[in-house]
Amino acid sequence: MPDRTRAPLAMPQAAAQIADVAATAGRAKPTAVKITDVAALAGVAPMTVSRVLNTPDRVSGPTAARVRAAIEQLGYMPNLIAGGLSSRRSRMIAAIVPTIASPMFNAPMQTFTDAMGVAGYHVMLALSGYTEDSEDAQIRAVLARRPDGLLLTGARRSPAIRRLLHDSGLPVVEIWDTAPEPTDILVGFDHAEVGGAVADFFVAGGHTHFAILSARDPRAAARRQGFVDRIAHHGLTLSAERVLPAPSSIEDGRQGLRDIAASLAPRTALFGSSDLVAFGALVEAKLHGIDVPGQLAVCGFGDFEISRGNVPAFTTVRVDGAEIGRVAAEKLLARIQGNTAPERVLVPFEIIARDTT
Amino acid sequence: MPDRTRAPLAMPQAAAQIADVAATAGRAKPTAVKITDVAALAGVAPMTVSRVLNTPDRVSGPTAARVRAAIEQLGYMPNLIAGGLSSRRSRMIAAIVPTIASPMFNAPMQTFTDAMGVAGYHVMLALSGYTEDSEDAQIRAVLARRPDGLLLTGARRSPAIRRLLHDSGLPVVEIWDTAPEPTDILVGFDHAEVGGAVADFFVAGGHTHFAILSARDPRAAARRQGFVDRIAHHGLTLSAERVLPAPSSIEDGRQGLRDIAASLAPRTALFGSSDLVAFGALVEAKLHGIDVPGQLAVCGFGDFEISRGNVPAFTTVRVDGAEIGRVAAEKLLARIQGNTAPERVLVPFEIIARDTT
DNA sequence: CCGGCGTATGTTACCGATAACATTACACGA
DNA sequence: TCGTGTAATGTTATCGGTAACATACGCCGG
Repeated sequence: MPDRTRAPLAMPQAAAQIADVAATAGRAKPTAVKITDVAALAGVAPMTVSRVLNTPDRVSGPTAARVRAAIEQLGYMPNLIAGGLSSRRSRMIAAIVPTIASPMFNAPMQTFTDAMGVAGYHVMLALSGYTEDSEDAQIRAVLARRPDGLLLTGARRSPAIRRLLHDSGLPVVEIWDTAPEPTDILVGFDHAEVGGAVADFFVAGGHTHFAILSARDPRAAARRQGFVDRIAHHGLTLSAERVLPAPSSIEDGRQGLRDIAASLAPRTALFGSSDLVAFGALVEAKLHGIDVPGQLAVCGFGDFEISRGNVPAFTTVRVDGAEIGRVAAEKLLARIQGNTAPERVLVPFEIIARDTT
Repeated sequence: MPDRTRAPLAMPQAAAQIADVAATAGRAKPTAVKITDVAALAGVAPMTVSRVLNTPDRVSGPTAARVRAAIEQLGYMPNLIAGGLSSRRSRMIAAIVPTIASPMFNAPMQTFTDAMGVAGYHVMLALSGYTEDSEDAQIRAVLARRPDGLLLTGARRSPAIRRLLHDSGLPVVEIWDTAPEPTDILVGFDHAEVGGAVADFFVAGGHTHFAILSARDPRAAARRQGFVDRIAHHGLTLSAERVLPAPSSIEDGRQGLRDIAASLAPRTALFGSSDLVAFGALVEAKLHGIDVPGQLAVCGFGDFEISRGNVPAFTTVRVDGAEIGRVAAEKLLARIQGNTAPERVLVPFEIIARDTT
């Protein structure tokens, strides 16, 4: 192995600069203004330019002004990839959600992205669908980008992934669900409790017959289980049930109600796993001449726009998805910047009684 | 603080390696396995590891196997930030949309993100709201991350931004609108034509009185203008109109109908700027005892789930947002990878006549 | 008038990968 | 036998910033 160690230092300063200019001219894009160009124009060292951009209070007024003028004149735009490599902070968050084509997840994503943007972070979006394997793969893939933090949906992770996340020491916030031992930060609520609360609500309304239309996804399943358990606790049982695909649609709700319509008791309380499902059930109930809420009481989940915009406005469970996104951003930022401990924030949910119960 | 005063270049090779190991242990995260670690374990040069990952066909079978085993054993995960800096390809796309809290934009975003993911690209999401200034700022901010491509919504850009984008040579795809001179690639449709087509559709149905509820956003405004112009072309005029906030909601549609209900002609054709608005109008019409479609014909825009899930299912303009996202991804990838020319893809729209016209 | 200290700025050595070029090993035809 | 082309692998020099350390300078009290 030849000893070339000293080669770079052997080059005279001027020659190095010429080589540098040639390389820039020959290969890079024309508009590739870099920090050295700004520094040269302003008559300062590159580090000073970096300071003007990142820690302005460590630079004197006049110098900062000259640098800013140079930045302006050249249209300089810092390269965050280079900065990220050097500083080991990418100023980027990866978010993995099942889908954004549902108010369930696009509300928190919207506020999360906004709040992160204000703090100077960008959000990288990955969609996992509803399979755990896909989520695992997405997590591994985004980690290669060295995000400063991670937003995940739900709180059920495979042990391998939990270990990976734990070892990496990356701040993680899990939203929209809860678990006894979250990976790191958690901002969510207990879906089984939601189901239980809806059951109590129905029972308090004098109901004795229950039905449920529930999507085939882990959180909807938890709500269903909570509902069924609480009914059992009251000494009652489910009289009709249908499992729907995830994510489920209005049409799924309609189909679900059609399927169970024949077997409906004279007075039944129906819990839908989302407001879309509940709306579908309401639409179909009307077609079947089923009186709501006389013969059929309906409660949805999510407090989507449609639940209060529809006539009849329907009862639903309100969870403030936007708030979850905001809080998730806030807690994650705190964890990234300071050294706060893992935290488990339970956001409230609330049954909004409207005209269908 | 460790003593780092001795210049690494003065050190003998072995000593330098020891120092390097020490530095890694002392400063970086425990799991910071890098390409040199893998190379050392596999007994090859780092470049060979890089080839195994990026151009496997340039590495012999046995060597590749050894490298893969080392990667597996160490749990190596390449650092795409470093790779991006070196190769000047970030394998990342920035997407700027007004909001994802609407099927209008989350449908294309979903398919775009999926398609990009398959091709090994991640999507960075930025939300611009409905103001041009905000979009400009977002564009400048994301460019600092050196994305390999850009997805923008709409086709109206300030001259400064157009110049910036053009000079940067970055592949750009604009979706969901059209313009005579798009920035680069465009995948969209003509909103004025949509408005015109809806007007023609109504006129063909024998309508002579028209109303419109339209959101205060550039594309909704274009649809409105197309509608109004075509009506005028038929020698007719708008008899009622309401401008709604953007993005507009079911409640906005209800409020809009309430506002114009009094001034409605015996038989009026109403164009809503989205299906949410149209749905709101339908809900309110029923409350007012207005017969649909007898007294009031309604056409929405977007073919959201609710337009066919509702009873009555309502007439709307179908635009395949998912398809726009897919095509945008495909064209953008082609432009990034090959040298295809700018392209302007107009996707079809279609009036879906249902039970409200 | 000098030592010491804080502020503003400069210098150096990386961050972790890859492009471009260099080298080695071998097969094969003249 | 030997040049020569090709496949496989190694070496070097960055990519464009920033952390950490070094230095220059002015100001203060003793």
